[in-house]
Amino acid sequence: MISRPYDEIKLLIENYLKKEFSTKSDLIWSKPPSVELGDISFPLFNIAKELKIKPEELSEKIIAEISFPDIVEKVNLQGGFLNLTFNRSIFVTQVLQTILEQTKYGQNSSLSSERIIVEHTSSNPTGPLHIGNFRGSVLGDVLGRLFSFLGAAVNVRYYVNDLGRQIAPLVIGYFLLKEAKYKIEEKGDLWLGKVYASMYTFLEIQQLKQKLSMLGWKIKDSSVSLYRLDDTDLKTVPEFLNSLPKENEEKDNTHKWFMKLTRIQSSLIERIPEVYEKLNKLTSSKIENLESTTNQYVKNYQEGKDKLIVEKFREVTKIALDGHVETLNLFAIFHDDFDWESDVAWSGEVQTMLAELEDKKYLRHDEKARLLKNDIIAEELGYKTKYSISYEIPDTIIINSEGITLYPCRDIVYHLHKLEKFNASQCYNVIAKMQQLPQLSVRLALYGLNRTDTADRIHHFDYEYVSLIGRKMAGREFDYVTPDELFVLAQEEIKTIIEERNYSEEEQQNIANKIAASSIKYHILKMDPQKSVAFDVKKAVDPNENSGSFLQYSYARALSILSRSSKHDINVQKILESTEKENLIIEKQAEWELVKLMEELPSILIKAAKSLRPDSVANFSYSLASSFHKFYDACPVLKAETPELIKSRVRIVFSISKCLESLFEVMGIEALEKM
RNA sequence: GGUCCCGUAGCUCAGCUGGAUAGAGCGUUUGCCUCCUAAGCAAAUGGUCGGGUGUUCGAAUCACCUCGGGAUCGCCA
Repeated sequence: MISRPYDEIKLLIENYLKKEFSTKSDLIWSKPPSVELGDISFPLFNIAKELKIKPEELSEKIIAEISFPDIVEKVNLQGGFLNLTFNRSIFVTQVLQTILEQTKYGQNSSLSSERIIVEHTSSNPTGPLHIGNFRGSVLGDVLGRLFSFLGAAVNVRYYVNDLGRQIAPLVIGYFLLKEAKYKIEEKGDLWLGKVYASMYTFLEIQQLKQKLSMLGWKIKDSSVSLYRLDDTDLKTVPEFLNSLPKENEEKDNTHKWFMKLTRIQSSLIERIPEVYEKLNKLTSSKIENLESTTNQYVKNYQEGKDKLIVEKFREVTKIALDGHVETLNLFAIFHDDFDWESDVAWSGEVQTMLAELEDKKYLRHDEKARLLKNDIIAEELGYKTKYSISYEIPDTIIINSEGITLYPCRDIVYHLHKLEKFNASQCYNVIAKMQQLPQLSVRLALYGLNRTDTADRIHHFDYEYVSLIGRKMAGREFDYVTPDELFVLAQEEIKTIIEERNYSEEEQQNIANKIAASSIKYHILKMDPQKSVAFDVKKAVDPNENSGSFLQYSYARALSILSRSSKHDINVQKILESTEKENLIIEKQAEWELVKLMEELPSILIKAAKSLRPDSVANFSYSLASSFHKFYDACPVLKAETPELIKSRVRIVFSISKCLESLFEVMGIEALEKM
């Protein structure tokens, strides 16, 4: 493999410094502020300081003693910066040759010794994916693709959270409607979202009413249904709460709760009237006590012995999961394996695990509830020292006061064996930042169970949540933006542009689909995962603003040039295969900048993987595409002035198409030949 | 109150293992299709990098303090 100029030069100087002065400081390279100064720059301050000489002096030595290869045309010193100017012709010839020789430019084996699990999405099966958890899908997908591109064996997993308490009301509601032969005419997960929002509201209204009756409100006299706040309730409840003495601690909170539920109820009645009303009637007539039925369902499913209940939960979860997979596939996001939380629970290992932690005194009792002593474990077993944590880590509840195990229990057991499932060396859990503490306690529990090695290989790749401009995102109120919905909106926008071009109906549809997917994916990917973002639907979907289509457009333009070459009597194959030793020509600034950027691609990918920044791939891609568009405008290819220029530019165009193909593969974006 | 994250142009964001004059897109103003796809290009406009102190030859970048915003901190996941 031909080495890359930037690295090559850096290595040359580095080796010299090490050999001659055995320096310890890292040599770093940067780009000079303007091309007149050079193409690559080495600030020598740190190393000069280490050697206790002036940067100028060091630089003079370097210039005098290193014999630079031909690719370096000019060396000069500018106030402590050693600036090198490349011989453009040699540089370009070398870089483009490297690109042509590799099947996939930028692909390498830097991670080939790794086996990596990436877990992502793992969304609750209570509704469709929304852009919040979809952000995790995109980040996880690209992270996996990146690792894989760099030679790692990658296994992408989805943890199915089918044991949560919140699913029970959904299951109950789903079967009420099914038995009533209610017709479903939409995507399954979206439909479940409606059922879930309704049923959970009923459950909460019941709980509110129970609370009120504990405070002295006469529940039976006022309410038609236990699961509805009717006109009488809306009048009598505030009156009742007002009549309570001011000292009553519950007064304010209950009032707030009441207001919140009133709002949710009316919002649901407005948004999904049919499902809501139908379900309300069915629940009122068939379920005497939703709360206790819910608890019973949850308990039965956790035990896994009641076959009917198991079938019911699985049926509902499967519908949600299928919906999620369908959505993800639209965006070329795929999982290799699905792990069910219920399977973990039924394995019986939770009890063994708890017993061991108990035995080691890592559990704290508070009545029936049990907490994991995070801080004690972290302190005693060196976690704090290892990761330099100086504050106190709060304990986490893993069994509630009813004696029911909470999800961290399953999560701990799951992670005991997760790495084994793929014989993995590393595992990245792409999970929202708000799960920080639970994720930490999983690792701490593993420490407590004497599995520090496993724990240290598990990483929480956290990302911030997504909010909506001008809207809230609330699953409970069936108010969220789904990727499905964005996809359709984007398609429509794109079609208005394609209509002006001469494509068949079928082609139009195909192009619109692919651009819609890439635009949305790109829009989400390019944001720093650590930033909580305000998501703007209009921008995400607008092809004139969105840079996903900008990337694809640059690829289409490149291919368009190549495909039209024969009309100009230019044989691309011949140019590419030509083994003549003559060097290529660079005439304009635009082409020079483009080639230099292409050179950087491999190191950008390695850096992105190392620093876990999939978003940096997106941002680099943008720079590259932008640079190509500038080239496209400034440098005619097929109509270039001389045969030599044509030859050089054809090679550049072919190379950029290869660069983009690599980047598209890493980002999971489809390359379109025309658009 | 403790912890974590964020605060860069009117808006949405890059840049952060310290490097030279702070970078895009959108917006507003103007040009460019007889020439490889105008989903593009060129130009103008726009910034006390939240504020302060420190470390340094050099700070948007590092440390400390401070002010804003978000998340989380015992029974939902």
